[in-house]
Amino acid sequence: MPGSAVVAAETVGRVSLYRVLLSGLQQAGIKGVFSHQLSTSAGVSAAQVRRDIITLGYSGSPQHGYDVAELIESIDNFLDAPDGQNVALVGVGNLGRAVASYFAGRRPKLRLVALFDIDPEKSGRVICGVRCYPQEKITEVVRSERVSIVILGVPAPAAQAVADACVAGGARGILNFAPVALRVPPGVYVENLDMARSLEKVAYFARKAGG
Amino acid sequence: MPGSAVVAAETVGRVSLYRVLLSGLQQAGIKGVFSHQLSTSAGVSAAQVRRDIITLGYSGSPQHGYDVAELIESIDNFLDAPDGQNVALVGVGNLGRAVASYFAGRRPKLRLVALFDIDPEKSGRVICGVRCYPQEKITEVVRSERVSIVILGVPAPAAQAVADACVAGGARGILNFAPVALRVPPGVYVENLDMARSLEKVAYFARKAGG
DNA sequence: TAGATTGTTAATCGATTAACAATC
DNA sequence: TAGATTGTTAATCGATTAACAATC
Repeated sequence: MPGSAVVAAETVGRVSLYRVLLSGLQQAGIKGVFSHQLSTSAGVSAAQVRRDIITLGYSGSPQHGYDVAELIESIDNFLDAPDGQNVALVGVGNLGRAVASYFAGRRPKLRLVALFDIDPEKSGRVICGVRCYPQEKITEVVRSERVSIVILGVPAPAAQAVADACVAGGARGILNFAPVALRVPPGVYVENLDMARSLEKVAYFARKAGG
Repeated sequence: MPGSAVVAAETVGRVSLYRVLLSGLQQAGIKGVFSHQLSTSAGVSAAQVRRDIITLGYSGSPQHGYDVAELIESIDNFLDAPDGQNVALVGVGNLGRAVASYFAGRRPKLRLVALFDIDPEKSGRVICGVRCYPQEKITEVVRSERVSIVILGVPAPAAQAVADACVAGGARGILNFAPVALRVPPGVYVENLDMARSLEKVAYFARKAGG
């Protein structure tokens, strides 16, 4: 049964990238693709592309490679929940809003259903078509709106308390922009996305390479 | 000689996080710290914290652990260029602006000196105190402004051409938000930061964990 | 068929962790 | 000193890659 085995987080990330690349090929009218073509665009080895595709439960043929449309469908089945998933964003700052607008409409299976902010001027309003609640209501609204995914755009000192409130409401996944390791119970997945950290890595190696 | 050995990208990222955590401790008036304390906040093992600190060239003592102020200074010496580094942002959309405002003032050693956008309404103007140029001028301005780091906030189809122009101007590091593997010459460092990919990883595991 | 590609295994590689002697 | 921590080594772990037989 596909989906029942444990899949590495890295694999899921690569599959997500393959879908983006395949959509581009499809829009260009390309019907078939070989592993080494995806390999080049994704920046991984061809063997890994083939292994990832096997994980999806899809098979290619030695003569024609992989059918683009069918492979996209396999990835959809793998990545997307049939009924979609509800997403909330906590911390409606510049970053939070950019993230929200970045996703708006791109992935219809992920629905942004609630915003939260500590600023009373923001909570109570409707921003980008989504209602913004005060942060005290996180647990209540996460539960009532059946939010399974939370995007955490709050400052580091507030992150743990907000995460706790989200988990208490039933959230199972957190995309954490704050530079702290969140403590969460087993079964809750946390993905850290620290932009300052990434930029400092680039700065470091730009300097070392520049000699 | 510290800094001459090859250091893994993961190590640099962790060190960046340690600095953030240590700054928080320092502001709270805490003078000393043990490896297991940083270990908890950073979400890595204590042995790894100790090994990373050795990489910095700093030493603690078995009795007092590490001196917070001295450790921060060691990290500054490790991560920061003495004269700072110049940064450019290509693609002044919602995301780009959020990233720019996110960094403004936080890291004085990283100076945002130029923006680029394909939209003629943006180029020519001054946005957030930084001049915005048309994209045709990338190579020229990157060279004249001595930009070593580029934040790439353009759509995927444009990313490779923009990266090429930046590298031609002398850029040595790229923070790439576009979901494509950039081809760059040896000595140029690329860090990929794909938010859609991260969110889909969260969505996948939130679903699997939720049962 | 011939040949390039897929599916699959074994080998490699590197990072992380566990364990422990050295230290103050 | 006693004891907890640091510095350092060996072991573990897992992901990635290389290689090759199977396939159409």
